[in-house]
Amino acid sequence: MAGDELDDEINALLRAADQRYTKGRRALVAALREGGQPMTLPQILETGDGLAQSSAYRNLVVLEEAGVVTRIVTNDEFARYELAEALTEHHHHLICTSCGDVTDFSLGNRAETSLDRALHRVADEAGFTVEAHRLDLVGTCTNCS
Amino acid sequence: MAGDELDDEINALLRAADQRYTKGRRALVAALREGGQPMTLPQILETGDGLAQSSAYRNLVVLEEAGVVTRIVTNDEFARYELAEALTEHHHHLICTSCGDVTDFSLGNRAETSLDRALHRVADEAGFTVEAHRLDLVGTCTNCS
DNA sequence: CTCAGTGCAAAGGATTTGCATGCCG
DNA sequence: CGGCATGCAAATCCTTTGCACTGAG
Repeated sequence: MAGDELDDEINALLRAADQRYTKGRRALVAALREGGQPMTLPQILETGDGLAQSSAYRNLVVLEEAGVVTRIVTNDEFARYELAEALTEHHHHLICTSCGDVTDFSLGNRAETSLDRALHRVADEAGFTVEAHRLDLVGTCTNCS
Repeated sequence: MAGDELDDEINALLRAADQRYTKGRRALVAALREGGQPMTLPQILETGDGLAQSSAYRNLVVLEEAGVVTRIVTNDEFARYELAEALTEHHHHLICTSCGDVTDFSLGNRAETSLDRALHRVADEAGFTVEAHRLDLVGTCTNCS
């Protein structure tokens, strides 16, 4: 998605949640966008976005509620944030147990589709209403092995 | 797995980690076993296992390091614990965004196998060493919908 | 006896919140 | 002007840790 389209889309999401697209929020989005992978709060602050820690946390909550960012919790000490799938593409995560790093990957279309079918079948049986599925690979990344 | 076999297996895992299978640890395992689903620490303590909170946490760390239990973190306030897959069966989680409850489910054998193949293909490409995969469905459970 | 396991109380640390101020609309 | 966003500092709360004690082998 191009930068402008992205901003428009985010603007729309925020408006729908009765929130503004402020400078601080733009800075957060920019950081996440440039990071290219799920980032912890310290990592975000390091980008020199100029926000106070508490403001960053507060804005991330707003952005998350508006559906702009997704919060990812692993066993690592910090939670990680990334742009929501609505703004990027459906993908999954490689979680390194050694360094804690999280990177994205996607399954082929075929595999993804058949997985989806299988999941919905199971969910229906359980009477569970599916909002999303989450698939992670846990292991050791290239740098750490 | 029958109770006795389970205990033997756990004993072996703990010995391998230079740990004993104490009364407190047995109580934790019993609670998790009877719970039948991933439990938070308060839920575990409520079973009246008689352990102090700190001892429960400490023992859960030991049990996790020995490969007896798995710690699951969701967006919920508490982490959850369940018996490790080595002692149960490979399975996945239904995570309710409303009440925070986590329950187990398994994919059919066919779907699981083909997923595994697809995942290893991707991991190989990325030079990632896979230890485990984690697949969760996020949504609303029967009670909450 | 020895030493791991325990309970209690206190510390840690990521995240949240209260409050006064500043800025956008 | 009015009200939301911000920064700072203090509070929260799950989880971990220090310490003295107890019990199993």
